Amino acid sequence: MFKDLDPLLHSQLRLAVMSLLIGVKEADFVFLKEKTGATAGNLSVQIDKLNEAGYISVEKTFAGKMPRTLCRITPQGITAFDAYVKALKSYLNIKK
Amino acid sequence: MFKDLDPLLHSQLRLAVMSLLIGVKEADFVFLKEKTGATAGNLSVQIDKLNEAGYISVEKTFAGKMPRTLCRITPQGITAFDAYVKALKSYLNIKK
DNA sequence: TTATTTGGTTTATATTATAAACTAGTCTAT
DNA sequence: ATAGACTAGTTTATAATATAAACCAAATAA
Repeated sequence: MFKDLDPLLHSQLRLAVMSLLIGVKEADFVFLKEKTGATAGNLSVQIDKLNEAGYISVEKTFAGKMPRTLCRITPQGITAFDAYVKALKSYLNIKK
Repeated sequence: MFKDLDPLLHSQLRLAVMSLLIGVKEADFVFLKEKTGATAGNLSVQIDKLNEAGYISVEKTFAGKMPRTLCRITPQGITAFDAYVKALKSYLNIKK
């Protein structure tokens, strides 16, 4: 009847991050912060969780002298996102 | 960019309850418990929250001698559910 | 009578989300 | 050069949440 919703994705901020990353090759911390409107602390924590789950990969680089945290969605993350969307539909009865 | 997700609806069980109620005139506790697979305790708590939010109405009756808790979605609940679905789409880029 | 089942509610716990506080380093102005 | 503000985050504390376990009262079965 109702499919389980992956708790890692069933979170406003993490879902927003995944949603952004799915449409783009990579995105840095600042970009994600601006687009989501999250606080830095919250974003940092949620990025960690997605990373630990293997849904995204995180690369710490420098842009000139300033630190830059680059995030990319992984194939596993894409699969999980797709499954989440599919599961959600069982709750929303979204037509096709 | 991303619309806020009503935290009252962004909960697996409460969303399932609303999803069930939106398609039906009324449903009782036992029905909701069976369809959602939730424990009675969890369901009881979540029904309370939806009720307190005005998203559903709860009527305690008797079926013969046995208690029966009837739930119905309210117009406010329907509005909230629709808004939630709309907001979600901003995260899922569901076509049409 | 004594279980057992039904239909719940209350309470305790573990997890989560979130912001506040903090760190490390850079840039700017004096 | 040094004080102050800013950038790009991380760590920690707190409040809210979800959830199951424990409980309760009444009905039914043995």
